[in-house]
Amino acid sequence: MIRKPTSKETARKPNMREAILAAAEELFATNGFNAVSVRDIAHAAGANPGSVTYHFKTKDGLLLEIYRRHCGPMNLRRSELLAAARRVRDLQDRLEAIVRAYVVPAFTSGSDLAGGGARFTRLRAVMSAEGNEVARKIIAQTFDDTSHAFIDAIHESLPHIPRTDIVWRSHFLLGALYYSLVTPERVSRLSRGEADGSDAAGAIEQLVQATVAALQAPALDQVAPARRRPVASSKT
Amino acid sequence: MIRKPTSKETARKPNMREAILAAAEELFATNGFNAVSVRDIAHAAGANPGSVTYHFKTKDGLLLEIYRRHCGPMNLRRSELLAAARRVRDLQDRLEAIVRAYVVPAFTSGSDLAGGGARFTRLRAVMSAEGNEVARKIIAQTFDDTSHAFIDAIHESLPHIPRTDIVWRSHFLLGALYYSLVTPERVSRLSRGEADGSDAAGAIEQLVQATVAALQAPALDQVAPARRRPVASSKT
DNA sequence: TGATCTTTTGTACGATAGTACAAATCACAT
DNA sequence: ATGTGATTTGTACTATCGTACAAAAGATCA
Repeated sequence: MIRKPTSKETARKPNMREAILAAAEELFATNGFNAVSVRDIAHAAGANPGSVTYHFKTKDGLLLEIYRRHCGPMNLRRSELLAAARRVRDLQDRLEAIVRAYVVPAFTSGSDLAGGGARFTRLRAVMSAEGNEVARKIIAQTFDDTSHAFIDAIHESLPHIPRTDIVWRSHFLLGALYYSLVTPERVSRLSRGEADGSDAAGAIEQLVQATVAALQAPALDQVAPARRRPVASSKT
Repeated sequence: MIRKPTSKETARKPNMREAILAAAEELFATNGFNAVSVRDIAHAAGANPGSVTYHFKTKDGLLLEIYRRHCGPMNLRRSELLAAARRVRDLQDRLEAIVRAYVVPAFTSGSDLAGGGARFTRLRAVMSAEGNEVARKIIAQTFDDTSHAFIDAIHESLPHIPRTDIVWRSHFLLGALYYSLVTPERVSRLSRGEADGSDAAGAIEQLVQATVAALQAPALDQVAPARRRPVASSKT
């Protein structure tokens, strides 16, 4: 009883389009936007360079479509998990649940294949580092709402911490998350094989625990405002 | 009594060479390696494209020279600060001093101009995200020793925390540090102007406090090993 | 001043980039 | 089977890339 798609529908044979998207995602996430040519993508997808133009018009259009494909599902999942986390009674547990609601979809937002979420998050990290214009616009539009929702939720769990501090610490969380996906092998190397940087579950746990502790740190201006040294010169 | 440089010395007129290095550093750090052309760099430095080839042979050579210029001074400064930090008696203060010894030179390693340290660290962040080969080699060679030294020092201050956890948390520190330099405007935006992401001193304090708290978090396997969930499917 | 070395300029070359477009091919409704 | 619209292919165009290299310009010292 599977409905046959009619010819009026855009994708009669979605395989190639999907293959191009997947290949582009992987290559962009690994090498950056400018280092990857349309020909590279086509070759990796087993397609003709012209097909990329046909499906996505331009290279920017291809990147745009990758974002469109992932942003919705990922933020939806984050919203669901955040709503559930807000209902946790115990404050400590709630904070952890909130952080987890932020982190887990970044690793596993399963809009498609296994590892798709991590791949897309890594892509976002790389685009962010490269200052990609297309990505910058989408991110500010799509993710700031989510970020504010999480910051608000965290603030509710930690009312004694100034919002500014929470913004900074959430920012650090995102940076740590990005970096874990960009260079997981560094963790394996520095731990001399004791830890596997590519293990998503392990990374998530480490990240959640570290972030919860960071968020719970005393407010900055209550710690030692006098300690702030002027940025030191190179002399000791 | 200033010694006149003889013609045997390589740099009779270092201005242009320095200008090219500075321009390349700025452009690479902002836009990534592949997005910036040699002509862009030459134009920004007010030089001729041929001059870049003359001084640095290749584009990779230019990047290499940027690293050579900064790595030494920065790691030297880190070593000095780390040695001083190790002498701090109070364990809590020592831990903070160690983290500060890692973070401060990344923002201010003053091998040259103001902000040079932050610019170079941002460059490293971007090269790391792009998976740049030249950078990868240098980083593994030059920075792993430093990283291990810091991990060891932290471990001495926190002997009850497994080394694996410390590696992860130090990794998060570097990721947060990188990200703070890559997109400082995000902090300003999310805090609605209450915080200035470009303020190095503020970023350092926030980063140090958050990291110290994260490092002091209970060891992972002592927390709730049973809590580890399998990476969830997309279904709620 | 003129010889010599360093640095800068200008130009050019081959490779590859993104994209356009016509022709060929495919899938399906009739 | 055949026509029709969707897709894929092949090719070509222009722009720009990194780099090479000869000539011009600048600096230094006998």
